[in-house]
Amino acid sequence: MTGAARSPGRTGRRPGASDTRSRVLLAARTSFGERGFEGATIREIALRAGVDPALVHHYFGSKQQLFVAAMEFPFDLERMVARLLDGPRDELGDRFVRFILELWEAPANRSLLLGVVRSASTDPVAAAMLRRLLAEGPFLALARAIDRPDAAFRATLAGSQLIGLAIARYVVAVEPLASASTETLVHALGPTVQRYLVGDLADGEMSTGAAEASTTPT
Amino acid sequence: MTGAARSPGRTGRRPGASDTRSRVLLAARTSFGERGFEGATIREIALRAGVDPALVHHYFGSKQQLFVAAMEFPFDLERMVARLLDGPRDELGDRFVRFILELWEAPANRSLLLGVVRSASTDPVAAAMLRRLLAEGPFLALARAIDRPDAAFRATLAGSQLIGLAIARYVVAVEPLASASTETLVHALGPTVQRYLVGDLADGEMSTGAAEASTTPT
DNA sequence: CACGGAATTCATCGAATGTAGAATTCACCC
DNA sequence: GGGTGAATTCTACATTCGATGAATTCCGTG
Repeated sequence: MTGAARSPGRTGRRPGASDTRSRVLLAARTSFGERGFEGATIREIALRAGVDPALVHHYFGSKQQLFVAAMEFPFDLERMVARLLDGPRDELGDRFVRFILELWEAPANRSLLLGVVRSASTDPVAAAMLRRLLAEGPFLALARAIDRPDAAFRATLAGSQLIGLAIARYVVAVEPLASASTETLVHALGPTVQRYLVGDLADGEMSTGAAEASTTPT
Repeated sequence: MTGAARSPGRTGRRPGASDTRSRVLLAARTSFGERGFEGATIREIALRAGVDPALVHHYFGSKQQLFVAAMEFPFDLERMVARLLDGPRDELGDRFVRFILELWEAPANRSLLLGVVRSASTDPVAAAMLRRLLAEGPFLALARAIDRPDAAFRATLAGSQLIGLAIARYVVAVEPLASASTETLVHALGPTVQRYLVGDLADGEMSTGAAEASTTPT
């Protein structure tokens, strides 16, 4: 509905350089972010980009391929993990939460992240993306860098809290939480993530082997 | 695809009593749980129930109304909150996590909960359901029963962690976490929920007013 | 300037979906 | 035992969606 009513109606190639491909990608991110994979339609994306729907297919082949192309992560995750590890280890939880919140607050990333999270509930491809992100992405890298047992389990614990935060705050917009400040949330969630990553997972204090085997306990 | 190939094909009322309405509700829960609101189709639900699609409309009016009817909570939430509050207060986090996990593990509830969570990402009605559950439901009741400031904020914090757990474990099925035992998760998440509900939210120890005003801090 | 290839649109197809209306069969009440 | 209303199915309609193939216009290279 924001599309600039591109062409006068005639067919054929347009004169001058073409930024169409990136405009389609941007429009796709917006639509997928608002409605999820199934809810978004190629026609709406094309309208947003000011382009014929067939062009979308010409560039990307299918809706699924467009989704994959549009949801590709533009950030350098390894670099970011390194930066997170650089600093006092007992504030790592705070830094991680702040980092995730800053990712989401940036409008450029917002629709991309929303697109993946919204679609993951129903689309298998998106679900696999999210699964990989939580089980193999920066979460695992961080948990591995700290030398404590059960890195994989710890990574998914932290992931569960941060995904929950994203859903409650950005997808469903539950109210006291949705408009809380970044720092308030860092104070609230930081200790949780800290404990998941470096703390003792058995209740309170002990460091027993309730969760060992590096894979998972029964 | 499990439908019992109900009628021989003829039209008209069937002899004997009719459990059709409840069979449709069950089928609807299954479909909504598997595919979410948009992904589920009335035809598939009808097939599952061994019934003509038009009958679904006859009983429930529209797909949205069917969704609302199928996703109605069959448990007595107030009673459950009372039972959770009954017991040592410093184990409340553990009890709450165990309670939520037991809800999800029961196959009878599974598809209903999945239906709400899966659909909340894209359908506004389902999103409102989840929002109300997190902001006004048992989470708030629990946080209110404990006499600490910021009950509403605390409720949504606990909600974010438990929704995140549900998504990671049951929707996306992230692996070390998805097959962890209930008790392992209670040990891991209990202290978090405990702190969100009754602990000090400002980092570490202090009880400062970083989050006061009972509504939300900036 | 000729020409191959890329960019762009048009028209359209086939499938799926929610929904509505009419028709038929049965249960129940007077 | 007749009649009202509920239960059930059939048929069909209007939309919407993803996808395809052909046609048109332009760029870049020789």
